[in-house]
Amino acid sequence: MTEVAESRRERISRRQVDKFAERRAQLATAALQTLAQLGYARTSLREIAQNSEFSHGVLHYYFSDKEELLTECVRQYEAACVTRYDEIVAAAESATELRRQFSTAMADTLRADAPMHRLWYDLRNQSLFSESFRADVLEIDQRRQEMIWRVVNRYAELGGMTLTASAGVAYAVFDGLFQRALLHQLAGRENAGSELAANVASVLGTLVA
Amino acid sequence: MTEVAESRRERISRRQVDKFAERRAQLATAALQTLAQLGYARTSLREIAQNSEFSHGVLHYYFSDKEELLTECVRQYEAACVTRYDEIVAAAESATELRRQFSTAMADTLRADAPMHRLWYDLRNQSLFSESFRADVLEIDQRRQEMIWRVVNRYAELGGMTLTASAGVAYAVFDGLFQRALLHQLAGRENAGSELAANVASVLGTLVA
DNA sequence: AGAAACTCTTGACGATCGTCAAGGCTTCGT
DNA sequence: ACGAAGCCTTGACGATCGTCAAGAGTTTCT
Repeated sequence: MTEVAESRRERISRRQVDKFAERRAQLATAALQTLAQLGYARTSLREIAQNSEFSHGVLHYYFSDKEELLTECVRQYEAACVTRYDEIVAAAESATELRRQFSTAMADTLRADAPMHRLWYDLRNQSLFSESFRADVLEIDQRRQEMIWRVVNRYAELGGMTLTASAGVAYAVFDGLFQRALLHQLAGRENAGSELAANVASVLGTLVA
Repeated sequence: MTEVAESRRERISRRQVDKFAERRAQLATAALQTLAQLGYARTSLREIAQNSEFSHGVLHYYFSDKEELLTECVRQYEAACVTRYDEIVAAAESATELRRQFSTAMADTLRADAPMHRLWYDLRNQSLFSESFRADVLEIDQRRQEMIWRVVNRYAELGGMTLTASAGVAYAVFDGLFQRALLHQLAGRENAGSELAANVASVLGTLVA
């Protein structure tokens, strides 16, 4: 076999790998929608397949088992959630503007992406019982923390203030506020979003001096 | 039937009711242990019965279905968790003492009761997907919030300071800190407890002025 | 003591789960 | 054009789930 033939075969192989990865991502997307709707405990492979355009058998063609599919879901979720506030950080020109933008963005996310966020909390909680996702969960949590830290840092910078809390504390605090608001939102309280915005703006002020 | 006979029958009936409730509580305790060990998604009725001294069929004698058993578990959990810091509040004689006691008590709870706490977060998360526990979960969350509020209030009182946050914000903030520490603790980080104590003490200071 | 009520076990049921093998159908390389 | 490889469906398997009925064992009442 010549080098030309080999490189062509590699190209083909790579194309197949890409198609393979593409379909994996497509199925993981369908799985994420099902998970966000039903939760980890009630999501079956057949239900996932029914929310896609394929039959349930195909899942075992692209994933060795259910755990591998769910791991792929977790990793796919990561990519879409850890840069949510970066544009706000880049665009804000004053501390008060950043505070307003950040708090309203969190409230908007609460209203728009509640199902996906309850899934995240569900998967993170699963990692408290099983080691399978734990590494991925910890990495996502770390990147979410860094995302929050960029906001808080920029806020202090714009206002000429110094930080009074660590990155871990800042993340945990906002995460707690969001999670509480999510429970109230899904319980039907219509002011959960606006309350969250007010609380986030208030707490952000206590993290700097 | 005479009044005497009736009152006796009532006494008997009440005794039976008590025995019935007693066994229900006993089975709910066994269920709580299993849930804390396996998590909501992986806990079956047969597994619960195996962690008790009875067979799996008895569960349907004391509970109409699985949901009623789990609801009983949630309510039983409540009674044991919403007065955890009240003695500390009653005993503390200065703000700094209360702060130290409260933060170390949270760290101790983290180390001693991690499995039960991950179960609480699991059940609370289930209520984001299903309405079945939601009312009970909201009530427990409310009572936990009041418990935290008593601590924060007493802290401000002892230090002659004014509060800068609402009860909801205070609860959400400490809950976020605890949840993050729980993840790190179960992931094997040995300093999760001491970090939590330091963070709680630090954040408590930012809630007053 | 015997009847009645309560308590618990056993074993089975239909449903649903994850998994996998067999086989069409499509796409591709030569 | 034809064989090969990749892709997907179908249908079945063993296991496990919640549920329930039948009945044995125990306690209680008269």
